[in-house]
Amino acid sequence: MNSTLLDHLNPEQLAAVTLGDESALILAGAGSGKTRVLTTRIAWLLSQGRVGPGGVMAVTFTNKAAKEMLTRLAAMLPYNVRGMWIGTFHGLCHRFLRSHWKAAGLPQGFQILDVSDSVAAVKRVIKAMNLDEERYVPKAVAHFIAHAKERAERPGDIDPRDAQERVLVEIYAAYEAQCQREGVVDFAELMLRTYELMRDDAALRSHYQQRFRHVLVDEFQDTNTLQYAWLKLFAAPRSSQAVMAVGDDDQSIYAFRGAVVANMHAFERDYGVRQLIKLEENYRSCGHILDAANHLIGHNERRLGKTLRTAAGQGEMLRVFEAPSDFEEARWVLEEAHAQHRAGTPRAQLAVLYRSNAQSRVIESALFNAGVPYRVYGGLRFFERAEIKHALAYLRLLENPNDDTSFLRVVNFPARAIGARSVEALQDAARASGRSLWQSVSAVTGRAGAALAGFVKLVEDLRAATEGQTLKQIVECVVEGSGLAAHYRSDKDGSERLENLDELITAAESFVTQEGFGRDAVALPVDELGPGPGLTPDLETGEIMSPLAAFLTHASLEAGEHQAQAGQDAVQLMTIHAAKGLEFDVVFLTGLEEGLFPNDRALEDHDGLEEERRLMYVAITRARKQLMLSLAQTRMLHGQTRYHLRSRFLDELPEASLKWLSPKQGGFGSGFQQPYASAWQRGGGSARAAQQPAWSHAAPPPPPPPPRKTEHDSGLRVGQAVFHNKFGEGAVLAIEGQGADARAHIQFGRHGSKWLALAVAKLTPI
DNA sequence: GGCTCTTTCGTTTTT
DNA sequence: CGAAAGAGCC
Repeated sequence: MNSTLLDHLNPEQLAAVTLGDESALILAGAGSGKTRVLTTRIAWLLSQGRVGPGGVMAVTFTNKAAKEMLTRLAAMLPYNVRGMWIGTFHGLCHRFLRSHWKAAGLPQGFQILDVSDSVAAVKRVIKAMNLDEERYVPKAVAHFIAHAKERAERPGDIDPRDAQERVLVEIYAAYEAQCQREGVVDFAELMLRTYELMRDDAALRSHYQQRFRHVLVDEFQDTNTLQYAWLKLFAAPRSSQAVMAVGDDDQSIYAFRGAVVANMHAFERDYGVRQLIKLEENYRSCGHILDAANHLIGHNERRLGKTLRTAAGQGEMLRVFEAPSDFEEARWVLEEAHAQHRAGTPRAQLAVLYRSNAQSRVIESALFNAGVPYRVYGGLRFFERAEIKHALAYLRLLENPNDDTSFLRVVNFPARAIGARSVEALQDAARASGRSLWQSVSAVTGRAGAALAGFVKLVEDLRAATEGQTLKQIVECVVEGSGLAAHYRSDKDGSERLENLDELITAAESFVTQEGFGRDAVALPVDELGPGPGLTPDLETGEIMSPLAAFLTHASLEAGEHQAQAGQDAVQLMTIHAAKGLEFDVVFLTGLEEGLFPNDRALEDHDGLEEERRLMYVAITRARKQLMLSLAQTRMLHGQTRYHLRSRFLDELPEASLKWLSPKQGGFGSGFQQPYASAWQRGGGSARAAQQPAWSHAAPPPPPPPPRKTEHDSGLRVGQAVFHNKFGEGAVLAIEGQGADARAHIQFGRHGSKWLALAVAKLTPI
């Protein structure tokens, strides 16, 4: 087995896979076979008898990564891999808390709040505290709470800096109390509860530390403070446990969400890592693309250091196109995409990437008008759709009627004459008695009370009717019995929602068979070490979840596909963030403009520029064969035409790997001085560029934006590119005043925008 | 209770 | 500009 297992690994991969029982940090470059190393290592450890399947824990960030690991392992191993501790941080915490719910102080049937549930819960708290929602914006407060939890801070641990923060902490405390009362936990709470229980319960901690001999962490650069602290409890540093952390500091693009790249350095130190193994052999991209990636990321200072290399040839150079407008940028993408498709690249191997979702619009319309199939990632996911959340709320009430979030969501949906005042009366009663809404229904009298009692009866009837039924039958019964189906059937445009509800029933049906939840999905029996001191023998067999509870968990922890319009061969449109971990033959990287990318707002953060550069690095390394870079001199943004300079990142790429399809110019403004057609005719010698392709139904390009003349005669125009001795290249955003008072608003690259007095400032038109 | 008008706001978002 | 959320009206 070993001979085949270890075949075709390069020396570094082999070193990582066959490392002994010691902790290691693997610096895994993009496309370096990271997942293969992780899975092969697990298989190797097991096949060598170094550890049993119960002694391995492997943690990922995404369900997708966890699933892939399980799938690959299932093909390599004779074990039931589902019983192994392989999953996302949150998934494993959930599993842990289902086993130790009592010790964790949770009700057995606790439910998980997703982000929108959590914001809604915070909102209720703010209302109950009679606070101003303008001043304490629910979303921002929820964010504050989540961040505190990710630093392992409870309300009592926070020392408020000012009056505002003191109130935030009060809201946090009230929110905690409310969640506890309702038996719900948010995402951060899953992690924090697990962390606290492991921290405070020595017997439990020692049990798990004895159990897990090998712990593997994927995408380690994305771990936050709490996750790292959590890891240290499950795998004690400098102990007989071995942790393999795999990550790439250059691909850390979630610092804005709390990821701490410094955890990689901390890990080396804390775990006494003896050597850093670097996986630098890239199996994805051709030479020019890697040269560009290496060159660009070399501009970052805080790095562990790594240079990607390939055995493949240099391949195609990167093509750069500077379009006069976002509209024409889109048209160029369309034409190039079509050319690539005709040359044999499947559309699904063509990806159009952008920094922000708003940028997809122009590109979508170009593709749409030309009849090119495309698929946009992002937006609502399946389990986040309103109708699905409604159905899930009914299902959750069956499991846990004290879940006030679910109660409020559907108490009057479909409408059953329970208005805001009835709900308020109920909430008052619940607050007064410290009980859930469900428990307080009898406290409301009169017509409102009767209507509420009717709702309670409906849910109880549903529970009785679904008793002993299969998951599919339960979901079906709830969708019908709740009145949701009828509601959407009578709605003139409810057909799509009905389809989604049907889809939910289908998902429920296949869930039981595919996910295999039920008796055989229980964690492996207590490992060969036996139970820890003072622990019951069935410590880790956990509670057997009902299929419904398992399904609800699945819905909360895995929001489902972004968009399911699968099947058709379509061009892929997504943000760079969404593209992380993916690869395509041809990548279009659009909107390479100062302000957009690097994004102005991101630059305000600490390390903002370096994170933007890492994002650029991630984007570049998505491409296998060809990378297309583009920017627009003018762009419609927030209802206004904006003028941008080309991104500094373009200047950080090696000239030798770039092929400019439009003349490389001093600044974006100079495009206006060129005859319009020239950019097209210089399209890299491409015969196709100048003519309207027969297949394209796109409207002919509009004339270039007429430079707006201002009243004075400074010679400057809006949109003009200028040079300033101190600030460098800039673009004129606006001009005001006359004569000696004339001022110009100039957008400079790294210096931001400035108002300059024209009488004083030395500006040279470019 | 549900529709329409108005206001507001605009970076990325694994769980 | 365009989406989304809230206020106000029927």
